[in-house]
Order: sequence, then C-alpha cells, then structure tokens
Amino acid sequence: MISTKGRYAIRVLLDLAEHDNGHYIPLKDIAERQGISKKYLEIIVKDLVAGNLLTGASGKGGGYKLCRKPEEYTISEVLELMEGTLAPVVCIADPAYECPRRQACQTLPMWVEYDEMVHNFFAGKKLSDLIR
Amino acid sequence: MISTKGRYAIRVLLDLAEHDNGHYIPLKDIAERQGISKKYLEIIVKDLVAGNLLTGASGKGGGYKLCRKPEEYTISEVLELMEGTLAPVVCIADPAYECPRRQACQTLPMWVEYDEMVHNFFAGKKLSDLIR
DNA sequence: CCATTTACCTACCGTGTCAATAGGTAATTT
DNA sequence: AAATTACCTATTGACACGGTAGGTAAATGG
Repeated sequence: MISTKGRYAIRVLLDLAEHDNGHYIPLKDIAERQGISKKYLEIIVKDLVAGNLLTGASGKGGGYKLCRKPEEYTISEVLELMEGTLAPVVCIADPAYECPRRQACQTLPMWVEYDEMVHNFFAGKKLSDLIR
Repeated sequence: MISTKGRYAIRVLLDLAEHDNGHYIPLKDIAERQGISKKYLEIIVKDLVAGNLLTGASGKGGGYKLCRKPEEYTISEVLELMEGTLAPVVCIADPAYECPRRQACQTLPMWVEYDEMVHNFFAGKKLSDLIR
C-alpha cells in the first residue's frame, strides 16, 4: 500500500497547483480544504521542501508554493521521495544489500522487470495529468 | 514491499515443482534447501493449503505436493493469497470502504490503472516461467 | 517597536503488522 | 508401538505507520 505520506503529498501538490495565485499559500488553508490535520501536513511539506518539490516562506504572507510548473512534476519523484522506495524487494531497494542467493535467484528477474514497469508508470504521470 | 510470506511462498512452490517425484515432500527438506526455518514455513504452507495451491499429508511418507502443473499457477494468485491484496490504496483493496471524496478524487483513476497493470503483470507470470 | 501570522523543529505515543519462535497435539505409516 | 510428519495455538521483539503536543524562529503589518 502507498502510505498516507505519499498520497497526501500528491494532494498537497495538486492543491497548490489548483490554487496558485502567485503568492505563498498558508498550510492552514490547504489543511482545511483537504480535510487533513495541519500538524500532520507539516511533516509532509517538510519532506517536500527538502526534496526541492516546493518552497516555503515564514511570517505573515508566508506559506508554500510550487517551484516548477505542474507539468514538470512526475508522480514517480513524489512517491519515491515520500515512500523511500517503491521497489518490491530489498535486493533492488538497497544496493548495499548482498543476498547470498543472488546468482541463483529465480525470482529476481521478475522483480527487476516489475520495478521498471512501476517506475515507468509513475514517471509517465505528470502532476498536470491529474488536474481535471 | 512484498513480504517474506509472499516471497517464501513462491520459493516453496518452485522447490516443490523442481523436486517433484510423485510423492509428498516433507517440509523439513524444503526448509533445508531454501534456508528458511521450518517453523516459519509451516505458517506459509498452511495458507497455501487453505488457498488450494497445494495439498498436505500427515504421517510417515507425508509432506506437501503441488495440486496442479507448474504452468497452471499464476504468480498473481500466489501473491494475492499471501499478501491479502496488492492494491495501492484502501479505496481499491476494500470494496466496503466508503471514501467521502470518491466522486471528487483526482487520483483514484491513476490507482485503478496502476492496480490493473500490476494484476496483469503477475497474472501473466506462470510458476513454470520462473524455473530455469 | 510590537503583535500577529506563519513556517519550522523536537519529542512523544498508541496501534498494528511483520517475522519469527515455542511448545504442543493429531494423523499416518512402518 | 515407535517414528515421522503435518497441524494447531500462543507469544514475542522490533519496527513502521499515523498521528499529536508544544514549542521556537522568522517575517510582516500596523
């Protein structure tokens, strides 16, 4: 399952894209519109700022703002940032992990194929594609 | 991530397919070959028996056996049995779940598309495809 | 300059799932 | 009867998930 962090992150970006007015948008507004606690959203936007997906500004008139155009965000970068990895097995997620069965593993090729398919799927979805 | 239950289940089925000799194969043998504790495998094969993916027999000469040919098993049925669901969101996993945002949800179509892609991917993989 | 607004930071916590382990009982064959 | 094997119930430690709580720092408007 995709965690709430990943799903809420997409909703935050969508909300910012739809309510873009050139100014910073307070998290409070987003929280109210989306029906998600502001406290919890703080954790999520913090990650989004750290990942350079949006910018924040403190003080009166502050808030958050997208730092690119909606069509320049892929869903894969959002999900991979928030989820850590979308890989199905640790053998793919962690390059440092050394599985003793690697050479003989009969399932690894399938997981690799799966991983590529998933990545390509979300890389092909832009934020702008989700706006109706 | 796919859990160990799902991944070990595939390995058990593969092991049974490769060592098929017409007789029941003791779990002890599978555990030793696969390097997985017999105790933990008990949980997994119990689920596999319950899901009609293999049959077990008690007593001397007992053990486990596939109940179909390897090409008649899809990986999707194995994973969906062991993981419960592969759906990315509860809105898809649980038909009884009623999301108040369902009608307005901008992301649901993407999740549905993703879910179908994943299902089709694993439904297209047969157990026999993994045997080298 | 001060009050207000806003982001930003650190810590904490209850619940549930995962990945096992432990210690039995029932069934079947030799 | 003894050995072998599946089958059953309970327990456990670690960890992640999904939050909550209570602050501090920064910026602006009046």
